[in-house]
Amino acid sequence: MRILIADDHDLLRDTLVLFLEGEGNIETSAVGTFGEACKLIDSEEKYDLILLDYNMPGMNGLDDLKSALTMHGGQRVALISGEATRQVAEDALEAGAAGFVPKSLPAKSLVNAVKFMAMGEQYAPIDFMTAVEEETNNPLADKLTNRELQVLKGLTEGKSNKEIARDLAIQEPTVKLHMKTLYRKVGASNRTQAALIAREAGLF
Amino acid sequence: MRILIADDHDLLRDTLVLFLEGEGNIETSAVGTFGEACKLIDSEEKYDLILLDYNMPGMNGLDDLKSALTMHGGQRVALISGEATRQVAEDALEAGAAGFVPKSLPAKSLVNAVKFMAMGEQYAPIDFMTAVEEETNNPLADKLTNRELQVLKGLTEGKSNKEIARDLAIQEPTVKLHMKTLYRKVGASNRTQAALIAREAGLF
DNA sequence: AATAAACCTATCCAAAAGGATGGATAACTA
DNA sequence: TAGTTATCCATCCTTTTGGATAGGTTTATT
Repeated sequence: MRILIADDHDLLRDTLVLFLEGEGNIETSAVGTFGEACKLIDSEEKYDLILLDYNMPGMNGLDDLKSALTMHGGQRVALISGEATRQVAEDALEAGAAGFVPKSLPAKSLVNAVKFMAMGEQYAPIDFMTAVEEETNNPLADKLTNRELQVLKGLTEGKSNKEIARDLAIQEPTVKLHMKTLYRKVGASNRTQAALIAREAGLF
Repeated sequence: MRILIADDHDLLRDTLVLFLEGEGNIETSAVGTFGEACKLIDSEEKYDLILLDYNMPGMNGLDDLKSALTMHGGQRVALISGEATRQVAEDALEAGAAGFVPKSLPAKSLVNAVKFMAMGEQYAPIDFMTAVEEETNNPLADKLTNRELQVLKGLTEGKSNKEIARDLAIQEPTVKLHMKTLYRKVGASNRTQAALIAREAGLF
């Protein structure tokens, strides 16, 4: 089983090589830049797995991943990264990557994952992938006052101004005033748009 | 490495046992009901992995999975299933399962996944987990006529009746008529509710 | 040929929404 | 203290919605 590791982080590279070689039956090559990786891919026979660091000299995001995937007759390529977001991971898998491995994994798991991928399977850490997108403290919510948020909430529940006024124990004209100002703030020109924008932004 | 397989499907059980034993260094036990599995778990020492069929005699959904997880000092348990939905898979992983394996996997991948999990890792098939919830051919969409759908689409874009009429090259009163009937059909009492319901249903 | 349905249009009305102004209070800040 | 901001209320007006009622055409089905 032949594995190519491309990562500029010496420590990670060395420990991976050490662990994998120790398993027996695994042959590893390691380089520190994307360019070197390309050279090896082109000159050597097909690897069982190529591990690319997402943040390394000469590595240019997902484009280079995609080019590596088609290199020299098609390769199995996985991303490894310390900081990449879930979106990057999803895009990589979507693009046909063999997997995505965060560097935060315990060494043992990392090695297991690499072996798993080298056997032809696709890997991604469950918890990483199913993690709910962090509550981005919507920029929208910040622009609105408390009262406007309450009014907007009523709106996203399909209520009329009259109902909202009753629920908040204020007069209807006041609700209309809040509506007008919050339309401006969120960039809507009517209540339906405002409701959709609020939902879109993940509010309520 | 000791693995317990609980599945009422003889074919699957036998092939899994055959493949895994063939790997060497793996000891497998196989039973056909949840009850038998429990007996073995209680009487034998801890398994490296227990594979439970989600649909088997005596197996009662996720509850039994959870009880198996705590049995005899805590066990590593994975679900295997032919029909389970993604929701079930997510719930299982959430509950602490070692993984989820659909029976649709190729035999080789299935064996790889089982070994991977037995090594202490968590597994779930990427494509299964990230698959967009199937376009449920919304019951909503079926109830509406073409024109009503077009009107509803305009609505979910925040347009006014006048704009929708212009876009569809019909008169405004006609749009209002469609609105009224589609409100009834989707169970809305005003346009904002209708728009939110449509979005909620995944239309457009 | 008769029926049903999906479509379209028109008119009328009441309610709701959208917007503009003017004014008021409390709380916080420069 | 003066200014700002968030909150509230009222009045007036126009436009938009929601709804009812009464037609019409076309197309597919029975």
